Amino acid sequence: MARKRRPTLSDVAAEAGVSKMTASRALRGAGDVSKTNADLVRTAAKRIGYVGNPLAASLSGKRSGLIGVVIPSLTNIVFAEVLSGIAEGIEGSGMQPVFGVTNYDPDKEYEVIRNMLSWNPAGLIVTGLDQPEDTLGLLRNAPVSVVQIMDLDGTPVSACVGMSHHAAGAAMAEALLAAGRTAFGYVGCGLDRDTRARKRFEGFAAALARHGTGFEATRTREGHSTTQAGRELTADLMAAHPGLDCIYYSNDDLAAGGAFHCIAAGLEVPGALLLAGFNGLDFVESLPVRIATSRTPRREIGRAAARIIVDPDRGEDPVAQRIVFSPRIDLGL
Amino acid sequence: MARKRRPTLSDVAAEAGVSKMTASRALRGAGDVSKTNADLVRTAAKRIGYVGNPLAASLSGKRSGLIGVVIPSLTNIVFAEVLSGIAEGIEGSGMQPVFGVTNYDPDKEYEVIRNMLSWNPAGLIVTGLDQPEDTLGLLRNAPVSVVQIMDLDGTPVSACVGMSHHAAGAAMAEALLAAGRTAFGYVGCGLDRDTRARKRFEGFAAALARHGTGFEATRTREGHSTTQAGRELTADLMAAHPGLDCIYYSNDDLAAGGAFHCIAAGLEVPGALLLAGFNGLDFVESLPVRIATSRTPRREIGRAAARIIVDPDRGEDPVAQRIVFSPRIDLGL
DNA sequence: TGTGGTACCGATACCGGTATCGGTACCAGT
DNA sequence: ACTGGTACCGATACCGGTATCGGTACCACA
Repeated sequence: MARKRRPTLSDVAAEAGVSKMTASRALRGAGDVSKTNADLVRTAAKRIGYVGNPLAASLSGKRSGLIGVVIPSLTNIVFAEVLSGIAEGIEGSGMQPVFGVTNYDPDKEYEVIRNMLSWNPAGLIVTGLDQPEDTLGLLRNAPVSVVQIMDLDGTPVSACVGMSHHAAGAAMAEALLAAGRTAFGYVGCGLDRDTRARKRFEGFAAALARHGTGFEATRTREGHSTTQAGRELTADLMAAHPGLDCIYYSNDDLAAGGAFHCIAAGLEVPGALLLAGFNGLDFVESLPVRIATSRTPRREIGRAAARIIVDPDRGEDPVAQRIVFSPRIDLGL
Repeated sequence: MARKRRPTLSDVAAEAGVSKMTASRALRGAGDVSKTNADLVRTAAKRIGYVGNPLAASLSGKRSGLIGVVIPSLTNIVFAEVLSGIAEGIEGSGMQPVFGVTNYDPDKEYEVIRNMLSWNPAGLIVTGLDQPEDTLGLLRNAPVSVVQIMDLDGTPVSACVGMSHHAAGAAMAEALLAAGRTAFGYVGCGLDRDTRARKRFEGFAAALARHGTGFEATRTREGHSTTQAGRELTADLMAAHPGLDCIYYSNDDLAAGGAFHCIAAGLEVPGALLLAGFNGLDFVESLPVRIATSRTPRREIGRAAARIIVDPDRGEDPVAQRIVFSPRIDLGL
């Protein structure tokens, strides 16, 4: 059966007996429409089941209702939660999030951003501050609001919401030192790609150094973080350095893997060995042993970033906003 | 500084000394362009840094390069992985995935789908087969290819890629019975919303019934699945029914929580108590105790769904495709 | 009675592409 | 020389909205 063409603004206008322009204004709630006509248009639209065409509106209005989100990975629940927060943040604004995944690949990132820009979105939310120069150029020249998220250690292109990973690493080190730990190990994955994990590592190491100590041993691996990797690296690390009393992980997944190893190996956690992760993922709470972690407000970050783009009000002038979150440390003791 | 207007097709045409139309054809690789002009246009485009405007192309060409993806949740890693698979599947097709999250709310789902359709995307990927009638109407009348994913138990609107959850539940029950288990318990979350989990439960129960048995006890809770919930519900269940030798969970997260409880409570797993989840999430492998699970090809499902939309070739006629996956059971013994 | 506002409305010109269709050039066949 | 293809090209009309700007009514005020 022939599917009916979907009604356009002209149809609404005809139905309401006004001009296209008046219909457009009425539907958008723009000014210069009499109450009578506005009602007429609205009911007409409802009657014929009119749904606006954002494509046309975007093309005409110079700005689309699209929000581009660039994240390194979806498999990492952290970014999925950020996305979730973004979805919450734009709720009711009529905007659509579109995402691109870079797999921590700078070239892919450049492509993704370029591609997104071609849709001329209302805004772009990109992860991190450490893009290569050409990507930064793209972002700086983009005629859209750019929000960089998750990180604060660096110079943002414009707005920025996140936390200092360097500080987070340092804070965890301080807390662990204060808890009496003395022999530190480190386990990380994908440090070559994940600059934020690296910043945490550096912050942690710097704090240790300030206290006249350092990591006794580290185990790192390429590829992305899995509990399995955490388990294996921990086993390896502890076999070589049984004297460690604390391991810092690049994130909770690895730390959980560490916990699993310890349980299987009969190592007492956190008594003999304290494990510290990062992110404060939900499952940490229900682990059979307690581990330390830094809780990060992922959803809030997403929400805040989305709002910056959605809200036109705050600061018409190009004062770049900077929203700072601080992870909360939980030693789990 | 005044940002330069981004170059349009007309600019390219002017630069190449041909008409807009010829430039358009050349860039799209459509026919009717001499090799000479095609090269001219391509180099001109490169020279002035032309990037097409998909918005305009979509408006004009009647079909956008957008693919709408409707999923119930992002927090659940399973859907994040599906999304990931979709992103892989459309790789290189120049399409953009846009997503909408429904939080398992049918009304929200209706809204999200409606909203997505307004962008008239090339295709729509929606989760599940059990939409309410009005939503189905929306999908059936949509002038786009619709792919329903994750489920097979029901009547798809058109294409469909996924697995039978009823069968998956039944298969797991058979496997557990074959492994000699006799006293079954069940733990689930959000069954009111999650129809697929419910189908697994029903399939499992039906299989038990065929063998003249059934669940001795069940513990369910609203809200979404977390390891914490799994841990609590398991503790509760085992306290009341210490004689159980097998628990079926609505998914791996809950099952992991169950495992954590058992470890903490000193229950021998899987010897005394066998835990069975669903999904085959990565972390299952590294758990300190082995649990059973059904591995689902989430990424493949996403990829397959994306391909159905991306590829115009297969079946010009509206033969609805149906791609069947079967989860693979791993008892972890 | 004129004059200036204010409120509202709609014609028209885009936005940046693509579909369509009618040329023009050039060559082969007769 | 005439006809019919084939290959290629570009003018024009959209796609479905919004920005802009010039009306028209109508009222208040001088």
